[in-house]
Amino acid sequence: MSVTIKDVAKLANVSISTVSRVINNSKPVSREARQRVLDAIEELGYKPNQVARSLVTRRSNLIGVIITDIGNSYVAEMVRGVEEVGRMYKYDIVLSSSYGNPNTEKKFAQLLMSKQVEGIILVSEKPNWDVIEEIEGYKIPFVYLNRYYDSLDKPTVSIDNYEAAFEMTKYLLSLGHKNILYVTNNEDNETSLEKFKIDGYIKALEDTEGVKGHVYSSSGFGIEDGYNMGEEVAKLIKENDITAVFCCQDELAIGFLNYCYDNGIKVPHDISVCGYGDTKIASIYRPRLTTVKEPYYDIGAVAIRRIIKILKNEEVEKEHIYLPIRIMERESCRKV
Amino acid sequence: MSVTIKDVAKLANVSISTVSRVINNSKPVSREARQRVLDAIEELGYKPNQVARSLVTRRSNLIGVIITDIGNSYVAEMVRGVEEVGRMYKYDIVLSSSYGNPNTEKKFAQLLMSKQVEGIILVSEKPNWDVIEEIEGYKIPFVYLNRYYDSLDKPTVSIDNYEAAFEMTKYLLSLGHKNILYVTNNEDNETSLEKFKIDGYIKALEDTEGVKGHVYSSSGFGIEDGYNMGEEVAKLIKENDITAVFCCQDELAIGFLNYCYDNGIKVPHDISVCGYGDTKIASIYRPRLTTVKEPYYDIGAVAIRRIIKILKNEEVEKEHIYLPIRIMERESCRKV
DNA sequence: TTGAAAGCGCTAACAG
DNA sequence: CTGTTAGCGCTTTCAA
Repeated sequence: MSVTIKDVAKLANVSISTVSRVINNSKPVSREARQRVLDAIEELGYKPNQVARSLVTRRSNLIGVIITDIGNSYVAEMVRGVEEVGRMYKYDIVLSSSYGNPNTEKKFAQLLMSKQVEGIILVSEKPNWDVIEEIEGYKIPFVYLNRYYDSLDKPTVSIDNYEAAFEMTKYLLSLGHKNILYVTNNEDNETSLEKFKIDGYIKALEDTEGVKGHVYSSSGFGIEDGYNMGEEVAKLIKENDITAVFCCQDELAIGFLNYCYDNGIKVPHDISVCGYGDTKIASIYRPRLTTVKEPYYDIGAVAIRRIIKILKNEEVEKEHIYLPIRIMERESCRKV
Repeated sequence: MSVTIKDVAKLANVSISTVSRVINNSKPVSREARQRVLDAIEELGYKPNQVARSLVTRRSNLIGVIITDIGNSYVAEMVRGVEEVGRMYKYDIVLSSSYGNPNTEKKFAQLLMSKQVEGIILVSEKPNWDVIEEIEGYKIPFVYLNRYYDSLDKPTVSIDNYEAAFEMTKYLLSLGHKNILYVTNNEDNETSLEKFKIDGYIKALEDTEGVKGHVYSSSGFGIEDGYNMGEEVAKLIKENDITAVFCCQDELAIGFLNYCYDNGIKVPHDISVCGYGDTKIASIYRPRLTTVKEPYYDIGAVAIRRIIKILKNEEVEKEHIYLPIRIMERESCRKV
């Protein structure tokens, strides 16, 4: 069996309370007693049992993170941010992948709760108020992250999507494009962030003379969807003299780039393409994808920072934290 | 405060033992008592405190996973496998990213131990016997995963690298290539898996008449390294009539593909390129990368399965488990 | 400055 | 079939 506080106490010839005091630095202990305890700890290789400690302090030093799928690079990036700053404050991360299933999300929330996690971060891809309500009922700090849908009044951290789409459109305009196609996703859900992005896109167009906008709805946000829409989009491009395609997510853009490659359409020579997100592949693929950087790492980092602040009773900023974006100018878009 | 077993007992008018029995199904309980308990649990929304439970059962249902960086897609894929099968057996995963630092690895191992994890999976990119020894000292089930270096006699799961390189070379040969360049990494470390891969490559060449082998050492395994070696490799290709480049990792291949793109070298028209790993990007990039599939998901899955088997005292197979590979024939290699 | 003792929430003998 | 009780390893009053 492993060595406990009792063993240390015995060896150091003090009571277990004294041992506890030195390992927690919670109360004054005489120099010599402390030294004896320290020596005993060293000698026995004693490591406090965090489980026992958690039981009495009611602090598990665990933060639960429910994600859709660590295989998505943006999710991996968020988790990186979460883990790295969690670590700085001595919090460990318990990962649960829901693969988008709302029931699974809920089950995990309960599971995490029974593990006494001190806070929960939910990275979701569909709005699922049922789960959110469940978690809010726990009365522990909670941050909701969703790249596609509005978090409404829930604590979250994101970018200003209106501004992002606005800026990207402006950039395209600055390149000389006059006919820009925006590719959105035709989800009928009212809370889709596409609403804001389309507004930003339109606003940018309105600000400029002699340009025209076109909106196309793909049937999803993934690489597959981007590929599958290729034929129709290519047709649209021809019919309307479109010179730039602004995809609402990098994945869509990459899929479309693949379609172009497979069909002999040269990017950016024949058509400029840009994305949204700056997922890892955007800067690896050739041509490198021009896109707007949504700082996923920072989003994760700020999310957990907020949770920790609440746990430490520090002042927290407003519920919705906006992070700055950046236009990543690369080779998939050219001047016309 | 949250509801405890006592509250349930009181409401159901039974002792806490009875409640414990019904939630654990550990001993017979009369139908009516069970029902009363169930009702009480339902009414109070009782969830057993896993921390308390862990303290007495000494089972945390936690498995610690130390990784280098979840941002590497092959790592993410392994973690997926680990998490998904862990979940099937009701184990949660505690993630720790070392970013390759051996001291961090060791610190995390200790941390995980104090959290009473029941097993540890270490995904490493350098051989670090110090950490391995530390973990082995814990006497809990342990699996060591390393994509680049030999695990020697440590419990691990991998592919047969000799065979994989052999098969890929055979495939290239079958395409008609007679001058194949193998790109390895010049680590001087004796335990590099490159040793086996180069052997497999050479063996395949030896089996065939009139073909020639060339080996080039890059300065790393990453995309950057693949890019940076581009110029030298391009020169080698010219000088030796090389028609195919076999890179020891996908990342290297992708980097080289990028170099080719940026320098007007057409793949596979001018040169065939293949990789090793089948990381996510291999099938997304254009041209899609011909490569050997190292089943990362399965590796993770089998690794944790082994740990769980040990935990359940089930029979476990030998220490080193080999998983089958597959040649992924795609467009980056052509017939000559 | 120190030790004794209570108790965190739960499981597992043990006795009935 | 059920209740009582003794811990699991630790923190934290409370007295001394």
